[in-house]
Amino acid sequence: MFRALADASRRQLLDRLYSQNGQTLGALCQGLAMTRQAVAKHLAILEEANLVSTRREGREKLHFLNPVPINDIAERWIGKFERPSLAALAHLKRTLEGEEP
Amino acid sequence: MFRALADASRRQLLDRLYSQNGQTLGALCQGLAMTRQAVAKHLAILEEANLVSTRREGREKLHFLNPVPINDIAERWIGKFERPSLAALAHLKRTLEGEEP
DNA sequence: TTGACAGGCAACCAAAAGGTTGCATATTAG
DNA sequence: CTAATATGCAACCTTTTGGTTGCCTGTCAA
Repeated sequence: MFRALADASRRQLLDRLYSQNGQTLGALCQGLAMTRQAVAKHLAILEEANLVSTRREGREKLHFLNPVPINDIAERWIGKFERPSLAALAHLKRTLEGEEP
Repeated sequence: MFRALADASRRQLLDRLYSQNGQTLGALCQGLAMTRQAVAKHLAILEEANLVSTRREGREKLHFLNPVPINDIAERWIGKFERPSLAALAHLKRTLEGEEP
């Protein structure tokens, strides 16, 4: 999932889906400097990471953003590192400046 | 920064620094199935992503976890996608099941 | 039914990522 | 001073990744 978020093109696709959910592959390709196939690959990766869900509608495939995994990340990572953030920051500052000079 | 978090070895290093901050390169290598140089590369990437700060102490280099960028991610991404999460989930469910069957 | 339109599949390619080996450099303990 | 320790630097290798081209399949409209 971090891997899926690691690429700028994929984050851009998520942004697009955020601004308008349920777009087709073709629609998501508009204005991108990439072939349709490249976009399809990215969407496949996002789908595999469970960040995007799809639904077939006739000959089109609609793509929907799935915010749940990002929420999970929030729980597991942000909570972990964010909580001691302020205290850690102060400590880090002192440490970098040299605690025992 | 997403790229830095994308690799499991690097997340493991962050975990190690979380459990004990200010470790040396050598200490961080202990028990890892990787050469020292590989670990050093990972740490360099983490440092470049501003996730880890370092301080030279004689011939050792101490590594400190920096929670600030993760906090930023929380602000920019989680906030964005988490907020509509519950509503979106309900909507997504309906959508996937077919809104107009 | 015959195109045009939306998407899927597969082979191929260049570049980046993860990792290794080998050697150099700086510090500190004896 | 010398040897062991802790890290840095660089070349090299292999796999993964992001992307392309080319062709095939399914679906809708005229």
